[in-house]
Amino acid sequence: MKRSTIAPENGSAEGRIAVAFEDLSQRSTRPRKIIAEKLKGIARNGRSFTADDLWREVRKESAGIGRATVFRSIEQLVGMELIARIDFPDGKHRYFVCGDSNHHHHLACTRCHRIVKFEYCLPPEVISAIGKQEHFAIEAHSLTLFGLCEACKK
Amino acid sequence: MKRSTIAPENGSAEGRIAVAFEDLSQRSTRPRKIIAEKLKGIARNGRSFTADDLWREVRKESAGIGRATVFRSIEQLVGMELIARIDFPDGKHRYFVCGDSNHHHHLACTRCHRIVKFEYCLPPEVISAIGKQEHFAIEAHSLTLFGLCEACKK
DNA sequence: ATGCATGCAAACCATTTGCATATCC
DNA sequence: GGATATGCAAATGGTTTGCATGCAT
Repeated sequence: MKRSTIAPENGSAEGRIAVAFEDLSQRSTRPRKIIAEKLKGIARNGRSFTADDLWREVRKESAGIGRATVFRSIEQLVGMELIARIDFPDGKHRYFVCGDSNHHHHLACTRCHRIVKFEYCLPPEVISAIGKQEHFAIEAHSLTLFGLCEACKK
Repeated sequence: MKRSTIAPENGSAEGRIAVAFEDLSQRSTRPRKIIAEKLKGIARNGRSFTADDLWREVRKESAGIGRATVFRSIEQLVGMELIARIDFPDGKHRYFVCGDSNHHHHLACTRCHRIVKFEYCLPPEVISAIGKQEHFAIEAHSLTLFGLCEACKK
């Protein structure tokens, strides 16, 4: 397990992406570098994206990169919680680059798919109380608010 | 828009399914009756199901019923909030018959897919505060807890 | 040299759609 | 009879897989 020698830019999305890619694998390949680069760009402007969006972006840089590679990278980064998968009420889903690793949830615009984070979470006592009541060992939870962003409210 | 003349069994899932089907359409067809019947059974034992599960169940009763019909019914019932769609962390999703129409959320076992409801919800002030802070008009939210149910904890 | 990562294309799976037909009211 | 719902099969969209090859270490 390698560790970055370059100091991560104190929790910024860009720093975390770089570190994530270094940590997730022993090989720094061209496709991964391009994917990381594109994700940094996406993170910078805060948009959410589909796997296909990212594939198209990456293809602009290097036409030969396969869809599978993009899917495999997304899967790994979601596993590392660097990217969040947001399930929309219409059954579709999109991805979002989370800038930092603090626990948080998301607010999503159902029209333009803009996503923003928020720090609020259920009180831990509440979560454990619900688990206890139903005899579940709770290990994760998801909380997402949906609505219209400022621009989409018109 | 028709209304049931039979009193719904005070909010029970079975009563609601009957009423729902009457309300959602002007025609009481054989496929719909069978689907409603199967959903009542599913509701009774509280299991969650996939569209394909339901299709197979329905087929046992009448082999000629098409997949599309089942999908169309599920879609309508989800729209009426009689059935909830639960998105699991692994990207799969399943459906669950909600017995009553009170606002609620779900607790889902990631192993056996058992789903139970719970009444807790975020305080409305919290929701509106988050919306205000990000200038979103919030119109919906989803909250699901995941874990292992009593049986699956072993 | 070794083996992980990649590209490609085919396979897959769940869902949707178009349309002719069957059916309810 | 007339509109609506259905069944079928084909089309779709998104994602995964198998495998030969490439390339980083």
